[in-house]
Parts: sequence; C-alpha cells; structure tokens
Amino acid sequence: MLEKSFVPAEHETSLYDNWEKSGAFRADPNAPGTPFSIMFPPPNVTGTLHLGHALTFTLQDILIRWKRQEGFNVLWQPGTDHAGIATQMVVERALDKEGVSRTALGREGFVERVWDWKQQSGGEIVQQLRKLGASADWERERFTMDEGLSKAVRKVFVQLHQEGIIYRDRRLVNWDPSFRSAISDLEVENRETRGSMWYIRYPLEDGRTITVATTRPETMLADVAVAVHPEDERYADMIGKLVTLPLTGRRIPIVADLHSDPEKGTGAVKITPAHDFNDFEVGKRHDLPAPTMLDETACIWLDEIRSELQDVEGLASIEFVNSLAGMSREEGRKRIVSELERLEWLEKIEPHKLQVPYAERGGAVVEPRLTLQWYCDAQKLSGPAVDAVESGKIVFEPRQWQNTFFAWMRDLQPWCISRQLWWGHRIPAWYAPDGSVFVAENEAEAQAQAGEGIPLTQDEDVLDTWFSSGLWPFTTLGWPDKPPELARYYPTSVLVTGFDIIFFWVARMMMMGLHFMDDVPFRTVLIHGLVRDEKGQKMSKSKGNGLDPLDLIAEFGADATRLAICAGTGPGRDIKLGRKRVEEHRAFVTKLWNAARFLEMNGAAPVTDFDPAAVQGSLSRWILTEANAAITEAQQALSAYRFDEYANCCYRFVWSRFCDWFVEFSKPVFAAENAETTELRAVSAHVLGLILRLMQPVTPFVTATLWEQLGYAGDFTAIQWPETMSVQGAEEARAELDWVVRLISEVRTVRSEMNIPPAQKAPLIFRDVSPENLARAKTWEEAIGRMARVSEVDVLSGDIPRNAAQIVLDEATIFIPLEGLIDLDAERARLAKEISKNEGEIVKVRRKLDNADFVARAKPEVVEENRQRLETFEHDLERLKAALARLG
RNA sequence: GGGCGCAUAGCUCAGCGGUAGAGCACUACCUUGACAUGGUAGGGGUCACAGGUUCAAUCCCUGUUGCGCCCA
Repeated sequence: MLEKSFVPAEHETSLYDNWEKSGAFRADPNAPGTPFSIMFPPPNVTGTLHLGHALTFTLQDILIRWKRQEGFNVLWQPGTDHAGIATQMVVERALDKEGVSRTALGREGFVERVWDWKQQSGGEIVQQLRKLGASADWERERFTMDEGLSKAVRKVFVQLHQEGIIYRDRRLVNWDPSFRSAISDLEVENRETRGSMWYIRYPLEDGRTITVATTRPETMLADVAVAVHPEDERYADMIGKLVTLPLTGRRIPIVADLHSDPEKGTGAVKITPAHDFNDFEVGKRHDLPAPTMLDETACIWLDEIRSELQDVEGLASIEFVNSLAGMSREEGRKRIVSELERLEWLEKIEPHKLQVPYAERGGAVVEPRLTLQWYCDAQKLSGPAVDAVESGKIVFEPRQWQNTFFAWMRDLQPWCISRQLWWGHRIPAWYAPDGSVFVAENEAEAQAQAGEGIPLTQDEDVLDTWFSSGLWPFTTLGWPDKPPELARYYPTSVLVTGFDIIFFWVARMMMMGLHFMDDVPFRTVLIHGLVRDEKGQKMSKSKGNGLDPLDLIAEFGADATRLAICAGTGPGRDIKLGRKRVEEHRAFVTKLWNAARFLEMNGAAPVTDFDPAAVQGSLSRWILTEANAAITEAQQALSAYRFDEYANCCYRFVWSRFCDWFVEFSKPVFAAENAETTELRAVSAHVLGLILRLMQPVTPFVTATLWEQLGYAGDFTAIQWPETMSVQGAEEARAELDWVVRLISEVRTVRSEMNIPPAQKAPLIFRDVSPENLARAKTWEEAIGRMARVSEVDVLSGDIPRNAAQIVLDEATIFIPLEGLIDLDAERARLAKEISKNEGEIVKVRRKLDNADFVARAKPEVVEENRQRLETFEHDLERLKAALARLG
C-alpha cells in the first residue's frame, strides 16, 4: 500500500544510488542503437550548484532520459574544468589563512597543494548534480587537467604552432593588476562610470599651446604624441610641430590621425600607445615608441621613461616625476593633477561619463598592458565554423542566436591564450639562453630540437582555461587516441548552454573540433535563458536574491524543482523562478501520487500481456485515445525542445483528463465488480504506467517510486518511451465521453449559477433527445449523478415542468426541475445572457458570410466552418429563446 | 552609436492570418471514500501605440514608445 503522501527526501537518495550502482547511466560504445550524446558544459571545479546549473542540467537530463527511453545509445559525458584563476584564488586564500604565501611555497609545492585541494573539496558540484537527478555516466567523469586531456592540449598547441596559428607577439592585452595576469577581452566587463575629463595644455615651441582632453591624466607620463584630425582646421598649422610634455619635459610631435574626433573634447588627444588600445594603433601608424609607465600591479614605474626626463622651468621636474615612483595609479593621478594645477597647465575639469573596464572575476580595474604573450589566430580557424552554421550542419536553437555567433566570428581578434598563473596547462615551449623558442610536446623533444647540451627553460605561463575547454567534445572521448567511443559519440548530438557562453566556449569548440576532428562537435546548439528571481532580476550574491537549488530540492523535492524549471523554459527566454513556483509544481507530483494511490486502492495492478486493442469499454477506449494524443504531443514537444509544452502536455493529460474525468468516471465501475471492472483495472494500471513512462524524463523520482511500489514489470531505468496504441472504436468512444463531459459541465454551471446547494440533488429531464444521447445518459447515470448532483435521468412525458432551469445541449433541451429552489429571475438573467452571447456571435459570423469578398477569397474550409458555426448558434439561440419564453 | 529580444488577464507565460488560452492569484460554494498540496463554478483582456498589406491582423510589414540584453 502506498504511503499517504510522497516524501521525496525518503526516496531520492536511495533511488539515485541504486541507479548509479546498477550502471543505468553507463554508456556502452559497443552496444547497439543510434548514438545520442551530450557533453556537460563543464562547471568550474570550484563551483557549487546554483539555479543556472539546475536549469541547464535539468534540460539536459530530460533529453538524455527521454532518448535513453527511446532506445538510443546514450552518452552523457560529465566533468569539470580546472578554472585557472578561480581555483588558484581559492587555494591562495586557504594558504593565506595558514600564513603561507604562494611564492614561498614555490611553483611545484603550490601546484601540489592545488591537487590536494581538488582531491578533498573540488568537485562538490558533481555530488550536488546527483541530488538534482542528473543521470550522467559518472564513471567517465573527466577533468580538464587530467593526464589524457593535458596530453591532448600539448598536442594541439604544438600542431597549431607548427601551422603558424599559435604565435608569440608583443601587443596590448587586458591586464588584471590584482592577479598580475593577462585576461581575455571576454572576461572584461565595461561599466559606465561617472568620472572626469581633464583638459591639459601642452606648450608648443612657438609659444602657442594645444589643449588635450583626457580621462586618464596619469598616463601622460608615457605620452608620445598629440593627435588631431587631419581636417580639423583649428590645428592644421600645428601638425608636425613639437610640444613639450608637461612634468616630464619630453618633446613629442603633433600628428594627424583619423582617430581624433573633432567633436569630442578639444579635438586633440594625447597618445599613449602602451596604455590605450586606440593609441596603440595610432602609435603603429605613426611609428611611435611605446614606453610603459605602470608596472604589473598598476603602480607608477619609471624605468622606461626615466632617461628622457628633463627639468623645464615652470613646466617639468625630474624630481617630481621621481617622487611618483611606486604609487598606485589612483594616487599618481591625484598628484599629477594637482601638480599640473599648481603649474597652471590644467585648463579645466569637466564631469564625464566613461566606460571603465573591470575584470569579471575579482573585480579589479583592468589595465591595458604591453606584454609578450602567446596568441591563437582564431581568424584562421573561424572559416569552417562559420560555414558549418551557414550550411546548417550546426543548428542554433532558437535559430536567431546564430546571428550573435556570426557577428562575433566576423570580428575575431587574436586570442591571447597565455596566463601568468601557476595552475593550468603549462605552455609547452622552452627557451634557450639566446632566446630562441622550441615548442614541443615534452622537454625531450624540445631538447632534441635545440640540440644537446643547450640549457632549456620552460615557459612559466599556463594556458587559458577555455583553451582546454574548447577541446572538450573530443578530448573527453580519448583523443588523440582513437578509442571506440570517439567514433561512436563524436559529433555529439546537442550542446545545451546559456547564450552568455556562445563566444567563450561554443565558438571555440566549433573551431577546434572542425580543425582537429574534421567534423562539427555537435549538431544542435540549444540556447536557453538565464534564471532570474521572481521580479525578473538577475540572481547574485551581492543582491542576496539567490536561491539555492539544494534548498528547493530539500523542501519540495527534486521532481518539483525540475518540473518548475521544465514548465518555465520557453524557447530562449529567461526563466523567473521563486520558491512559490516550485511549491506549485509540487502539487502536481502530489496529484499524481494520489491518483496512483486511488487506483491501487481499487485493485488496479499492472497486467502482463495487456492488449489495448482488445479493450471493449468506451471509458477505457476513450482514455487510451487520450493517452495516444498525449504521447504524440509530448514526443513532438521534446523533439522541438519545447520543454514548456512537454510539461503542459503532462499536466493536461494527467490532471485535466486522467484525474478529473477518467478517475471520476471509473468510480462506479470499480464499485460494481463485473467484467467491465476487471478490464478497467487493467486499463487504468496500463495508462498509469504510460504516465510514469511519459513523465520519467522530468520527474524521475516519483515515477520510479510508483513504478517499483506498484509492481510494474521491468527495471524502471530501462523502461521505454510509450508508443501510441491502436484502439478500436476510438471515435465512438470519444463522441460518447465528450458528450457526457459536456453534459456534466453544463449541469454544474447552471446549478452553480443558480446557487443550488450541492446537497440538493435534482433530476434531469430530457426533451427532444436522440436515442443515442439518451442511452449515453443512462449508461453514465451513476457518474452523472455523483458529479453533477443529479438524482435521476428521465425523458419528458407530459407537461413541461414549471420553475425548471433549462439547458440546451445539441438537439436536446434539458430541464432541471427545482420547484422552490431556483430564483426565476436569476434563471431568466442567465438565459438572457446566453442569448445575447449567441446573438453577438451570430452578428459577427453573419457579417463575414454576407461579405462577398470573404466567401469568394477565403479558403473554402474556413467559409464552411463559419457556416457551421452560424447554424449551431442559430439552433441554440432558438432553443434558448423558447426556454426563456417558457419562464414567462 | 550599432545589433538583438520583449510588450497578450492582477502575476508568470503559451498562442497565432479566420472562435483569445493555461497556471497562479481573486470571488462564491463544497470536510462527497485518492487528493484541502484538494474539488466545482465564476469574474477578469480595444493582445503597448499609430499607420500599412489583406476578404480578414493580437499574429505579417513600417514607424513610435517603454523595458531588457549584447557589442562599440
């Protein structure tokens, strides 16, 4: 006997453990079946489960479980990435607490500590994903720093280097002065900030001055030119002249460059190539030097400008500039501005809004910095990826996201892949004392290239984490070896991820996959939205509006959490989620549980060899037909990645059909104990089984619990997706039950509107009823009686009852005599309302049909449909009017 | 500044060239034997605004407004 209610916490853990132990999630490349594979978007190894994970992994699990049921050879490949910066931060922070510094520990010792950390507390998230029910093949779990994946990374690096796609270059990068590392331009977030525009006068040698406007006055220490627009008449005769830079006394030229916007500021801008991306380009165009004046921590650093410092009375002072050394950029700015003010070279300060680059991780203000780094020429890899999307080999779902992809791919910048960190894949490049570089998969090969006896040192830097993530779809499958799973599961079927990761990861997997595997990494890219709170705000720790999915699971169950996510996931749309939403969906789990309990109490149990085609009863035939429709709809919804429709379809069938009508209609049959009862027990058990199978992808726990406790045959993890059944007399059964449903609904409505207490039963007296419909009413008399509070079903003989409510249902008029109970005025008002509704419709339909253009041009079936509607309305109207007339 | 998306019931969202829908919330009634995490019924919408195309527009096109996101 099932418990009174389903308590998820009592079942989830043991169910999941059993599934995992039994190997239910295991992929077998040697087994038959069309492959269906999904790669985990690897979460950070430092990560803990948040709702964004819950969303993406729930959707993936739904697809995976569904495809498993459909008999595909399924692989869901799990794993985590090593998250270079994040992990290094976590471990450094732990070391801080012990009073140990990273540098004191040394590189080897530190990396060892990171591995220790990973062993102990890394990968918490993969445990949490189990709580969600994620049915990944955990035996295949991979980590981007695994030996196999690391080997692949080295191989890829070496090959791309040989192909000239990876190279070393000295150019500006986004530099995080707090981590002291280069970061990707994708990891920089530009925030609009209120700042100032400083107007500084630079003196020409002829006594004139030119005023430059800048948002970064401190970088003037490294100015190498002033640029004006070539067509700006104000400055035309200054081009080519020299100005003396205040503070440093350096003499720099005024150059003409299109970069200067005459509309902005004064139209004259200072050029600091080593500290601004635009200025860097200007510097290249005019062959200007690019001295740096900030060190790796963004403090003022004079080594590269010291030699040119000069004292100029009232303008420049070596002593002053020297006093700035080692100051933070913020402090340096203050000192420089006040010195300029003191010397009267500062013209004015205006409030100004500007974009300030912040590091997404850590939040430091990013500084452009001129360094030597490794780059990947992504542009050379991009062609095939763009082709793959254009030709439809890769399909974005929803499709519009391909535009975002194209826009980024068209404007690809060289990808800086080196990071000044210790945790990550160390760059496989070795240097000889003379500076020559040897790129090889290991030191021995590098040594062979360099020649014996040449001392080599390996590059200190590591690779961007996304470099290894980009290889994920094939390195997790064993590449560069060629194990069977690589051929079997690559290309993968669907990639599921949020739109925020299209550039970072999706595009890079495409480029790498196509280059090294010569085939796309996945066929479909399913892009979903972000999870927001109930008010539509982005969830974040600082706002404190975050919701822990583990709390939701603990309180409402994993099934309810998954249902809420599934039902709320419209195509490509953000999903608003709160506790209340999850609570609502728990009600559905409960409803299903109770329906199953009812059937169990009434002796319904699975029957082996049950044959839907042999079913006789019309109620049974009807519910089987409805089940067929639900199966088809669910199938279509999932095929189209319409998770909302899939959930909706489950709701409609289980709640609005199965529970609301089928279960209610079956009560008298169960009570009767006859041949029909036996059949109905088998049918209801069968349909419940279909429901469990239909809903397994979204609510695996409650469905499995019911499956096992009610004694359904076979291992739940191996159950199949339901197929539609052939049902005899489906149309007749549907016509019959639909009529009874309409009758009950009408009677209920009338009684409710007349305020007739439910305890007061009343007969139904039919007039002008067809023999067929009368027979239906008689067959279902007991159910009609209970559900519509009807005492008996009769045919009118003799006079029309006085003081009766009247219902028009198809050909029949039905009287509900309620002498003394109904308010005749209310009944008149009700009928009048019905009449006016009908009349309104008739006017609308007539207007159409009277329009010659409509009849001539509209599709014939539309015209016919409207004629039918008119007929029905007129027919009902006539009877309703007669009913009203009878009341006097 | 460029691009994209959204605007439908109080809320969250489906829909879509021809009858405007669901869930929640709300109102009334119901402790009837699966379920009060429930049942029954009901109210509630110029489908943002203005043009256009069409026999017909919530739906397609153009513009406007408001909101959100991405890129510069």
